[in-house]
Amino acid sequence: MIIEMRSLTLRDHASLLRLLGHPVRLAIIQRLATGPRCVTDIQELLEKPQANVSQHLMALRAHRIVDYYEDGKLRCYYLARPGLAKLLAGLPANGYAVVRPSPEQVRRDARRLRGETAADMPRNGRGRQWRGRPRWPARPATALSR
Amino acid sequence: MIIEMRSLTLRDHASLLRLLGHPVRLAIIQRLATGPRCVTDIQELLEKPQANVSQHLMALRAHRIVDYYEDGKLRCYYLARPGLAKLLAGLPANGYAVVRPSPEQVRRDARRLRGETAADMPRNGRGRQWRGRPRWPARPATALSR
DNA sequence: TTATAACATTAGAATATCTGAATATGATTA
DNA sequence: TAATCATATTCAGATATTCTAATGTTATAA
Repeated sequence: MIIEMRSLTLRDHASLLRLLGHPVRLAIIQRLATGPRCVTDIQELLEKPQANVSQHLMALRAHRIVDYYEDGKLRCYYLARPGLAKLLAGLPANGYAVVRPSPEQVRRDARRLRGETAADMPRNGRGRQWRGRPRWPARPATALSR
Repeated sequence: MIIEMRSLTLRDHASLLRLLGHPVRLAIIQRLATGPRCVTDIQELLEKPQANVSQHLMALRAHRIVDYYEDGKLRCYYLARPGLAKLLAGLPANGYAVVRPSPEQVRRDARRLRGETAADMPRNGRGRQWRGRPRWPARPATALSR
C-alpha cells in the first residue's frame, strides 16, 4: 500500500472542491465508499446513462479521487483517497454548525486579533474607531441559510 | 452564542462544496479564519474589484458560510461556520492521502464486502467471476493526479 | 448642500460546465 | 466472422457561473 501526500494551492484546492460539488459525483463517492464497483454497476445504482457515469468517473480520476484496476473486461473503480470520503461524509455533522457570536464576543475577538497582529498586517477597519454599538442586520431567512 | 445543525441532501451538499470551490471564496474564508474583516479590507487583501468581492461575500452569505454585523458604516464579515473553515484547512493533510492498494488487498476487500452484503444489494460485477489476475492500467501522470 | 466612503445591485458579455447522442474500442462469445 | 459486452470518447447544444462596468444607497464629512 503506497501513500502519498501533498499540499495544495488555493486554485487546486478550489478545483478539487468544485469537482466534488456535483450530486452525481458525490453519489459515486458514496457508493465506492462501501467497496469497489465496476462502471455498469455504478450506472445501474445511480440510474444514469452509462456515458454520463463514465464522464464523471473520468473527471474524478483526473483528480485522482478514484482509481481503478482491471478485472478481465471490468474496470473496478475504488476510492483512491478514502480519507476524503470520510471527511465528506462527516462534513455535515462536523462543519455545518452555525455560530452567531454576540457583538461583544466578536468585538473581543477583534481586539484580541489587533493585539496579536503584526504591525504590517492590515487591521479590521484599518484602525478606524468603533462608534456606537455593533448591530445585526435584518436577516430574511432562506432555505439553506438557517 | 447560538448553534444549529442540520443534515444535507446530496444536492445541497454538492452545491455547498461547489460554492466553496472557488479560489477567491477560499481566500476569503482563509482571511476570515483569522478574525472579522470589513469588505474594503478583504478587497484590498485579495486585490480584486470591490464589486466582485461583494458578490462572493453575498454568495457565501446565502449559504451562511459567512455572516456580518454592522459597525458604523462598516460591514464586518466573519465565519458563521468556523468548523467548516477548520475542516477545509485540514483537508489537504487529512483527506488527500492517496491509496493504491494491491490488487490482492482490493480483492480481499471485495470478498469481505460480498460477505457482509445483504442479498438484495448489487454485487461487484453482479456475481461475475474473477478471471485472471487484477491488473493496473497504464497511467500517464498529470499535475493533480500524483 | 455637495462630496465622499463603504458597500450593494444589476446587466450583460465571456467562460465554464453539464448532458445526451452518437460513435469508437477492444475483448470475448456464438 | 459477426455479435455482444463493458466502457471510453467526442461533440454540440443547454445551462450555469463569473467577471466587469456602471449605477444605486446610505450615512457621514466638508
